[in-house]
Amino acid sequence: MRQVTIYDIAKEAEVSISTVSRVINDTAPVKGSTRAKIEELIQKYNFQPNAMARGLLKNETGIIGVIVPDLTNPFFPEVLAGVEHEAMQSGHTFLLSNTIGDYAKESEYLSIMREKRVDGIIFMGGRINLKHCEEHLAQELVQFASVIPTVLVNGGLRGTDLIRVAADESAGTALAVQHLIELGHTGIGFIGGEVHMTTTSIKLRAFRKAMKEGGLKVREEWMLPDSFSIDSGKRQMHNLLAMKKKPTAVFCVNDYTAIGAIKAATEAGLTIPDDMSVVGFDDIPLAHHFIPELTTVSQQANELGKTAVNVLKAMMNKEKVKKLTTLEPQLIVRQSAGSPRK
Amino acid sequence: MRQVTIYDIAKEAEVSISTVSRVINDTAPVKGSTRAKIEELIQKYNFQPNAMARGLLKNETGIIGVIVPDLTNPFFPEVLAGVEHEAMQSGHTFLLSNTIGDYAKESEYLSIMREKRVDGIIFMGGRINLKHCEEHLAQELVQFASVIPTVLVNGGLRGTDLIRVAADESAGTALAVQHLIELGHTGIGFIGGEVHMTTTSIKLRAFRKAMKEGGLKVREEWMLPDSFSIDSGKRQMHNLLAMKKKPTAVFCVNDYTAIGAIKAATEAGLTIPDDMSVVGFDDIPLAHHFIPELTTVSQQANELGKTAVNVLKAMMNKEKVKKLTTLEPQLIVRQSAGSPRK
DNA sequence: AGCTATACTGAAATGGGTTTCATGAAAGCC
DNA sequence: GGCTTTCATGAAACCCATTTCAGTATAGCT
Repeated sequence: MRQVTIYDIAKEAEVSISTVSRVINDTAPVKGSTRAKIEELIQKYNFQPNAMARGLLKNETGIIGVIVPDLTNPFFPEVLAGVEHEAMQSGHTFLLSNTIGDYAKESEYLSIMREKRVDGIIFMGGRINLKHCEEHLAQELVQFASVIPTVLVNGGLRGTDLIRVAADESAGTALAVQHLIELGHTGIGFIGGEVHMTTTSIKLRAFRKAMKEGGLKVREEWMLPDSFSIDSGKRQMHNLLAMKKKPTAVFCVNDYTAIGAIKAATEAGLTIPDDMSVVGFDDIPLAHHFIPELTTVSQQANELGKTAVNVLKAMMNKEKVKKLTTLEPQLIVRQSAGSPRK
Repeated sequence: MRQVTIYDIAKEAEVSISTVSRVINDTAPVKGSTRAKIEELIQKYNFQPNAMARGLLKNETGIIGVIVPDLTNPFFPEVLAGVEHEAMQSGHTFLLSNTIGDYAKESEYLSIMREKRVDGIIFMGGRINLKHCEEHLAQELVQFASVIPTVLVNGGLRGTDLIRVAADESAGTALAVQHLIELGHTGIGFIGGEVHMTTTSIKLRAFRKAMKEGGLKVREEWMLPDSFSIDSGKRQMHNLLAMKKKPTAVFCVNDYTAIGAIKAATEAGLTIPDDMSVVGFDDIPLAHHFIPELTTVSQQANELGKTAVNVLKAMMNKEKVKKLTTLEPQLIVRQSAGSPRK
């Protein structure tokens, strides 16, 4: 029942636990015959040192806490793959929390991770403007970060200066809008995104700026934030198509909403991209398999994850790190955006 | 730097650590004024008991290890969501490992989880027929399961009798094939799946059986296992379409391969489902947003995850559990399968 | 032969909690 | 008022490893 301990091994090998520990960690010379005997016993009982005992003493767990808002949105598994790959290199594993954007869960998980004494935290899905919640969470995170190395991925918390790793979503948005403008669109809508999330507010602002720079007017009734789900994309495209004056193109905050928007437009009998151009964001794996293939903006999800871990590791080693590490997004031109019909 | 401990609190409150512990866990009466003072200090320093220290003594971590083969396949995040929801109820968190079907990684993660003393393991993605690998892994898992409660989700390991929770993939496959037969198809192909994975062999067998029962002949050149990716679906549909005699419908091992197959068929100028019917498996969230909407088989991913955790919890409480818990899959009829053109 | 450097090993402290046992004080009971 | 509970608390053992300190034995050197 009880797992084998270093004491059991020591007893059977007729040595002290110190010697066993030395064999395990190879921290000091041990006589060949003794070592052989101990190694044999370790093998025999399939002994694994208890990470809690070790961690207690060394004050580290080898665990990185990762908080993501929504695992069913393929963007996050991509980031996670990067995180895992990089974490593995240094023997770290990770504790995952899916918060579904629920503030209470974020808070709870933060607390659990403190209890578990994770070596570091990667926090994705920054929110903004949430009044009490934001303030409370921000305060909590700052307090937290003062004890445990923490890096925010894509989206900071206003009023804090936590370490961040982020794709330049603003530049990415500009890329997308410019592309639509170059294709000849003059009426462009904006679909999706929760307004209290950093990612949305960044894109909203960048969208307005890019429109202005392109000499186009933003029509407020075409600005349709909602959430990040496929359904929200569908819903808002539906709303858009019910208007008297419609845009010929939309920028969607992510690929999921873009898929939803395309779906709704198709159901309404429109042809993509001839009747309606749609550009997404994230370049999820599915984007180039969807019909039509999605024109979108890649923010190098995988790289984002890797970078976050590397920054975190640097922090754990008490190295100086930049406040903000930025990754450049890329426009991926495929089929869902084209020139408007004359 | 160092986090606040129970000793720090005890010292400042001028009581013993025992008393502080009693306040934290509410395990014995403590004088009101003392309790108040201690609680205040806990608040003040934001004290969190060290889970390692506690775990060491109580011999539990509150962590469930979860091993999945591929997080970027949306089926698994769905299962994971169920796992998380149920784990949360009892205050468990989980350590995640993405193995990409890599045997060495599975083995390594297993070892790490032992070291971390997870309270239980959920293992997804059983393989079969892998010669050395399988044997070694199976042996390892069995050994592992004798120490730490372990449940396999969807797919057992031959020669072992580990506890399992699984959708009846065999019945699900039959449902799909029967549906195609009822629609009037007589030539049906099989696409995707790695042959050494349990899930593939189950579906392969069930497919043959259902075909036979429907009075149809299985054409070996239309049996095209490959992998679980979108690309593999695309590739095999491509191969299929290059043949002189083609089926009018295909059964795909999962929705990803189905999407790939549809993509390839569409690119070849075929109309789905008139020229080619495709049915998938899993009913990933995207399935009813894809164009055309996917006819598929739901295996209740979320429920699968929840059930796995509940079985695991029962095992952790040393309750008797069934060797195999089965979930019934459902056929979801949408647009990608229809009657063949005359 | 005598001395030092090195190999090898064990005892004990340590990390941060939980829990049992013991004890003194206060409260309840007749 | 004396006895039994209950309340309230502290001391110490325990969980399982790592690491320091100290000590013995062997090897190497002059």
